Amino acid sequence: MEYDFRSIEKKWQKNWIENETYHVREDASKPKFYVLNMFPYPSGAGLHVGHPLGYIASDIYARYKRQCGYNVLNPMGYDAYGLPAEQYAIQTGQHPAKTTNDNISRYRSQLDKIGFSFDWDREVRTCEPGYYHWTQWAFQKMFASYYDKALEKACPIAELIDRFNANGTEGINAACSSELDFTADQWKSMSEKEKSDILMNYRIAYQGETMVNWCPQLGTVLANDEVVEGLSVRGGFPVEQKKMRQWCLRVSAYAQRLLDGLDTIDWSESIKETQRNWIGRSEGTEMVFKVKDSDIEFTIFTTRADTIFGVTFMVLAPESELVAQLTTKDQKQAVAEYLAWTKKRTERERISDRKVTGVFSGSYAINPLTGESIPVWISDYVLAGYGTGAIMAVPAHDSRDYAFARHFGLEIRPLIEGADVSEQSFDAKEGIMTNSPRPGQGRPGGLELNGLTVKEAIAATKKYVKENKLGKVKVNYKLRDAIFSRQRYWGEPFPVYYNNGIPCMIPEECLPLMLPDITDYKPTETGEPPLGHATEWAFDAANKKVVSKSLIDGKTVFPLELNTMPGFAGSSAYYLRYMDPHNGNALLSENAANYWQNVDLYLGGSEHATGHLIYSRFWNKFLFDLGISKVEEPFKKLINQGMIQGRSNFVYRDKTTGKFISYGLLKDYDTTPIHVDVNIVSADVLDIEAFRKWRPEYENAEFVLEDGKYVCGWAVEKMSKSMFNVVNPDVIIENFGADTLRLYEMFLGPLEQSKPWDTNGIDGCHRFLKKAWSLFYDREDNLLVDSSEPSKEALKSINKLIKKITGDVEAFSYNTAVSAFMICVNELYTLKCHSAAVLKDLVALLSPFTPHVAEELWQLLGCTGSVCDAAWPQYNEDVLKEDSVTYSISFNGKTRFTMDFPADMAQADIQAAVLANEKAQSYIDGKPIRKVIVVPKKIVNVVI
RNA sequence: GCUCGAAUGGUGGAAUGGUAGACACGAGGGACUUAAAAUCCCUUGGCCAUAACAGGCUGUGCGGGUUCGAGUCCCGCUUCGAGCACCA
Repeated sequence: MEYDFRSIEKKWQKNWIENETYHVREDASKPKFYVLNMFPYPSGAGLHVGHPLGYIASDIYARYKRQCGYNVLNPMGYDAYGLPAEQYAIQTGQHPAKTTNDNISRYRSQLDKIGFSFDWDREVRTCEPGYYHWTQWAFQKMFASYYDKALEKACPIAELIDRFNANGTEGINAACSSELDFTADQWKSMSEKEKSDILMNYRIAYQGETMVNWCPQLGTVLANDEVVEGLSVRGGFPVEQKKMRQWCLRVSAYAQRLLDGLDTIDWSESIKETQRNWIGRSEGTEMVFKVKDSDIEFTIFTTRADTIFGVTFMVLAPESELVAQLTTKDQKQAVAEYLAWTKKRTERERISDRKVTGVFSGSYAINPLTGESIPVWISDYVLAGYGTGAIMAVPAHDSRDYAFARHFGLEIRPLIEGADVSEQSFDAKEGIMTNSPRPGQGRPGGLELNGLTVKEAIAATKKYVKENKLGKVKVNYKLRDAIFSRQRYWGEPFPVYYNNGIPCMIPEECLPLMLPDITDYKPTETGEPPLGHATEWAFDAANKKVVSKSLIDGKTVFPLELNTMPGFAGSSAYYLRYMDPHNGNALLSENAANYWQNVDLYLGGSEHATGHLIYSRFWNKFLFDLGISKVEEPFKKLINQGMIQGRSNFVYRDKTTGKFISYGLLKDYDTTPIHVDVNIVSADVLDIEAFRKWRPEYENAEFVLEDGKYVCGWAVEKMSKSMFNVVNPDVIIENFGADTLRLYEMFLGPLEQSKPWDTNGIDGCHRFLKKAWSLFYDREDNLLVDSSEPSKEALKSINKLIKKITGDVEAFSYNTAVSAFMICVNELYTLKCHSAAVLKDLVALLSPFTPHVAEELWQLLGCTGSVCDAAWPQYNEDVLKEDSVTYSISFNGKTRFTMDFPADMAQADIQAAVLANEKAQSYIDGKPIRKVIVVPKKIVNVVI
């Protein structure tokens, strides 16, 4: 009987649905294991062969764990809110819900063909009210919380209000936007609006007037991770800095915990490093500088307190509030011109064109240690958003300060022995300090840095600054709060209404606040987000329901928020919802949370390192503080599967004749390469007829061939429609079957490595399955399986395989596992082994990789139940033991001859036997022996 | 500029410091077949050598080092990829 993958796969996929094979329930009698993939955004283009890579890898592991006796949770869902659906709606007027649903159906049918062990009963979609109910709920909880820095956790904002009522801000140590100072009486006398504003300063979800990344083309603000080099990640449009009132999440409050948590999880070093970079912790000193002839003082942040004696100027960020205060009359004109100029520059220009620019403010600051007057400059190389927006410049030991000093002719004063600063600054934090001015020359004694190393000098200066109250030790983070509102339609609505400008949460029992239908998805004429078009978009607080905007009276009926939440809102806690997806009363039950805990294995692309993977960790830590999530880190182990790149093919058109020139003849012609659809190219040879039919303009194409063929060029590029290199898994499955696809995707190379897709190699994997099949049936349809005792060789082969596959699956080395299968099946084939005992183990091992054919073969072997519940085979160490081992006898690094010894022979005996050997003696030639090295099971090395 | 990671045949890729190139693709040769497909067998890093069997030399980006022994460890480069980048 032929290996008929089409009917086998169809049969078992149906069987799995009917028997609910992959449904999973909490089961206290079994240990749990939670496998998760980053859920996909269902794009209109459908799946290409790159998408399932991670799903296959995790499915193999999930099935393996199940066979090892674990209760495995392996869910799947859709990240369904997003910009493409909305842009499509703007163009066509189609409701995003419709296109999203269509795309999901297409994804689902494609996924179903691959044979995953997903529990589809637990599917979630971020755009469904039953799901975003809990996204909105979490937002409300964040609104109702503040971060207590002393307790290092989120606490109810009501507790903060109680403390304000009792003692004002005294003793408050909370994460906030700006440090406030008021008494209990002051607090009590404030208006509702004032109180609301004050509390916004502390809430974890807060509304703030902040600099945001505004993208005019997209008509929305973007989070920092959605902007790269001043351009939007989606669309590549310019992004400018703009001050806007926006919802934000106080992610920065969790900076230290996000950093510390990295040491407790099993993620790749590179992702952890990326996150450490993004969090950007730096320990330094804040120092207060007085302004000469003035009462004004200002604070700077530095990590190089030791260089305080090398400060020759100060620099303010142009946006700093100090600029106006410190600009003198004489400099007013120049400063105003400079500010106007910097304001015009976009972030992108600033980054790409690093001209040294700046202007003198006219004021001088006083060095707190030496009393020296230092000019204060203004320059856009200092960022308003980091530290205090003001720096002390030490041109000798900071390259940016150096460039500035050189440009404006300011003094450069080296402080480290042997540092040559004639060409460039000496930035390294090493060396011995020198050049400290002597006490008495305008400065008090107490701080002596000469002779200390840089590290010692930093510590000494910090101590001195602290003791003399010149400033304080401070930790700064680059991590910014996440901007949480988007001016879009297709996202979660905020469960917020406005009572006289005060944002209020709609009552919890009114959740979810459903996204209203609209017909126009563009912003309104007055610049409001698309939700401004909604008519039923007001909240009746008395009757607790959503009503028409026309009823707004400002007393009981209020306008609702028009912004929606960003993409990461719905994707930040979806792994928790999978644990209990149908729960209408809570995000998840205590029971489910306690059983499933967190994700044991998470697979996804590394492109989410500074987005989803930070937000999710933040979100989970917040829910952990609330007691909802039971573990502080959401994803115990993370594997980043590599991208599957496309392998594009090209044809080459002669620039003058318009003929298409075969690849090997290119050097004789002047040609333009043109992408050609890879589906009409086979092994780089073009199907000329198909090419002529491909596009009308090629109907009469003429070719210059080599050996009668047209050979195409190729290149590895991103897999995308525009490159005509997209390979659809449906086509592969139709031709070779899902099991072959699964095997081949794993065989392509190491999981974490990016690699190009090349359909040509798939034959090998398909042949392997046919060969495995032929162990069960011959060509005349006779079932070959017998109950004979397996031969010693066959036993050894299968035991070797069990050991190898177990190790490889644990290590996610699937490509070598597939190779091992091929070797074993070849051996069994050569040995003509049809013993049911051996084949049973083979099928059980194959099951995670090729579940359909494994089920079929399992049945042929007369086994009952699904193979996915077959116990994972254990290998027998005794079978693997060799009787004798062949050693290479080697002198002076060269192998001379071989000898066989019993496997359990002691090393010393082997040495003695080798030395007693005549042949060996002849090599040594009676010379004294320096060393005899026995490498276990391999080599005896004799050194003379 | 800083921080990681990588470099092995025509291709994808294997190798706990121990016979480099497993496995697969591609290529070449052969068997079966009227023929093709399918299947099976052999060869396949390079160079030299032989009637043939043997055999020899060389070889993991480059240059050094440690070691009886290095693709693997150490030092110094080159190239490519990823992340961060006026973060004081």
